[in-house]
Amino acid sequence: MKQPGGQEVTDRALVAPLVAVAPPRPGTPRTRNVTIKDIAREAEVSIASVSRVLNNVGRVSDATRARILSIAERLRYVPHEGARSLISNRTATIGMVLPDLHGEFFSELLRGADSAARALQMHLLVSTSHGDPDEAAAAIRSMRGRVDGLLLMSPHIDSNFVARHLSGELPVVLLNAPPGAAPHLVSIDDYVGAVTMVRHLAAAGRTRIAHIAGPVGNSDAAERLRGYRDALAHGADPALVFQGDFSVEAGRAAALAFTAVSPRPDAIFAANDMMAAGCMEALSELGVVIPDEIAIGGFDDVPLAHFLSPPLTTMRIDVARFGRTAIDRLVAAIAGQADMPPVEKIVPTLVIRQSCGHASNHSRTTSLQGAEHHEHA
Amino acid sequence: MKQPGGQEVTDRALVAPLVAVAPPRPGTPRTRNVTIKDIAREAEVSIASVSRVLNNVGRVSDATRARILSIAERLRYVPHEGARSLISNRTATIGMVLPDLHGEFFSELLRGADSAARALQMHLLVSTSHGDPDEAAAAIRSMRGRVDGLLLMSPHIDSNFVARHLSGELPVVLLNAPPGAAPHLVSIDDYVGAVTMVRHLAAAGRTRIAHIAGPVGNSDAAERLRGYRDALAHGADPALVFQGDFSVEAGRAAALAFTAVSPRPDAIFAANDMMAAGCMEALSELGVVIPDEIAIGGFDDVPLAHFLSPPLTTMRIDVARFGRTAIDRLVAAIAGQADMPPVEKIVPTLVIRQSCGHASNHSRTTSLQGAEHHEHA
DNA sequence: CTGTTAGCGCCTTCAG
DNA sequence: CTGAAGGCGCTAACAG
Repeated sequence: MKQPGGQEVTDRALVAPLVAVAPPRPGTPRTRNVTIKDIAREAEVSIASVSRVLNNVGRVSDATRARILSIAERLRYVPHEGARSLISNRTATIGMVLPDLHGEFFSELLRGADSAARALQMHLLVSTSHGDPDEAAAAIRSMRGRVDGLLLMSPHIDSNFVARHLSGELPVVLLNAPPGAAPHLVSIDDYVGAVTMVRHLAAAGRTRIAHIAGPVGNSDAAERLRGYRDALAHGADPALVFQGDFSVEAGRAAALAFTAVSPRPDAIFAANDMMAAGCMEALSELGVVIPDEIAIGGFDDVPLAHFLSPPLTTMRIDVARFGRTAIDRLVAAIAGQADMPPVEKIVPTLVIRQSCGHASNHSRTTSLQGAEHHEHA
Repeated sequence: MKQPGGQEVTDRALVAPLVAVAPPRPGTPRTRNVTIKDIAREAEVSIASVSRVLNNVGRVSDATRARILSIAERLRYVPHEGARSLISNRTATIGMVLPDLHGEFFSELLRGADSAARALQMHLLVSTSHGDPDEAAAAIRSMRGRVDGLLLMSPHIDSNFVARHLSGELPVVLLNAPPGAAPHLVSIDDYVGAVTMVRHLAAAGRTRIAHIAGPVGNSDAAERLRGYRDALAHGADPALVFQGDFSVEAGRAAALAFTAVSPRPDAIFAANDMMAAGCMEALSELGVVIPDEIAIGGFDDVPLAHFLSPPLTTMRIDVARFGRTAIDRLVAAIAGQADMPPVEKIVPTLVIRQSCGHASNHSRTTSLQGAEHHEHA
């Protein structure tokens, strides 16, 4: 399936990257849609009256109003949003640029965003950057003029990036970006989540708590690491921090590394569940009993966590709420609302399962905020 | 965060549901954007020349072309897509209406669609119908005029729905819809997948193969059930089909039901992995040994499948390819290409793990098409 | 090679 | 209460 103009697109993108102009696409134009003109003719009124009725502005007699509405319905009239946005300068669309779409996290994020957008009668234009700043910039550029605001999540976003590519023209909400990167931020409270988990492990009597860190440069990973360090009463032992990358394999590698240090850690806090899963799998193969010898804590509460053996204690993130909150805030920003704190945080919740070997099933000191969540296997 | 005009939206939606008119949203209009007029004035040429340069059509002297490009860049010109679509009758946008966004499946589908769309310089407008035909209709309506074509997946789509809400104006590709519902269909080959799995179980020596079916009315579930029935040499025993709903709980319930029938089944083919997971969990609690006493087969190959104990043998769907194929086909349809078979099928692949207890690790009779996939635990 | 002109569909004064 | 007319930003003839 060859695309018309495909080659040309690429060329122009290389030649004039700052001017985001889509190529002319030959293609067959669709059958003409019904316009207010058609309705006006049918109803024997002027297009002005039709416009007034359809927008519920100005005074129109009930008789003509009813006639116009019924004709619009019969003709299945749909306003041309392009023409409308030409005059109103708004598109009723929100752009979402994500680093990727792989995995449960993004689908939940989209789900929350979609529900909020739908409630506001807004549309969602979705795109991915694959973690590449240039791609993110390209996506942002290609969305300018077709969205009223932008929801942006990208690992490489800082105030410099914002200044270069988002020169204040468009309201933007940044997701999980470093503080100060933009006037509107919504973030997962990774720091509090990590502290909560470490305190939970400590409360279970663990004293040598190790950490499998996420990838360098990832701000979530950095915050979780910071929380881990701060929560440790006696400071962190460098030998107990393994540099991972959020992958199952990294978790396996960490298991090997930690079982080699002496004295062994008696607990491992993995920066995400996938690493926790890999770690547990490898530990089991090594004959290490969980949680008796080593307790495991994860982060994210992916569906998998419940099914590991033993089921994984982890921090749950209400990702859908994350998405909803971001959209609500963005729409408020678009509306010009100014009285908002610069950053909104979504606090994770501790989900206690069996991988941490708590004797009691409740400990009131582990959670900083939010309720704990207990689950029956 | 109160939304301006929010209440009004609801009212109008109730009053005139068939006329999809977005409400006037007061809000602060953004700072006026730079137009080709601005560029024309600055470059001391006519707007026509600017348009020609920006669209790479017609002849323009290299000197003025360079001048115009540089000015456009300096002014950070972005074309107004609304105005453009007003005249060209195209939006460079594809609408995607999905039943939901929950779970790995949809995120992969979006990922594939996004990658194909991005390659074609098209945007993706995403919306959900929550499985409700009315919501799907509303989403379709609200997208008319802002998309060039529609990707539509909804459990309740048949030719009747298509006739009512998609009266041929807009190119549409239906995902996993019943045959004949529309001129363009892309589907998972659930039937072949189910047959493959059942034959695999039979090849492992199982003779009483049960099935946990998906929800009634779901076409994937129906096709998997049909494949199950057709693949059984001696016909299906009604006592060995449990009516599930794709949930973990349904799988648990099925386990209870099947352990009660006599003689017990020696294999269970679940219509999806989540039911297989629930089933295995419940069976383990009942002391049933998998796969020795009962073999389990799933469908979908969710990430979880690998981590169940024992790891689940299942049918893998290349969901991203599904999404890509759908986009490619839709774009071809938009371009007016006609020489296509009405339906394209994505064939699932058998992923052999430990839940089916194959003695040999390879059996060449189980797969109808496509390669088998073996995995080391 | 370049400029002028007429709309695309819609909203919004301004007159009746 | 209603209609006529101008223009939003852009493209596509058609003249020069």
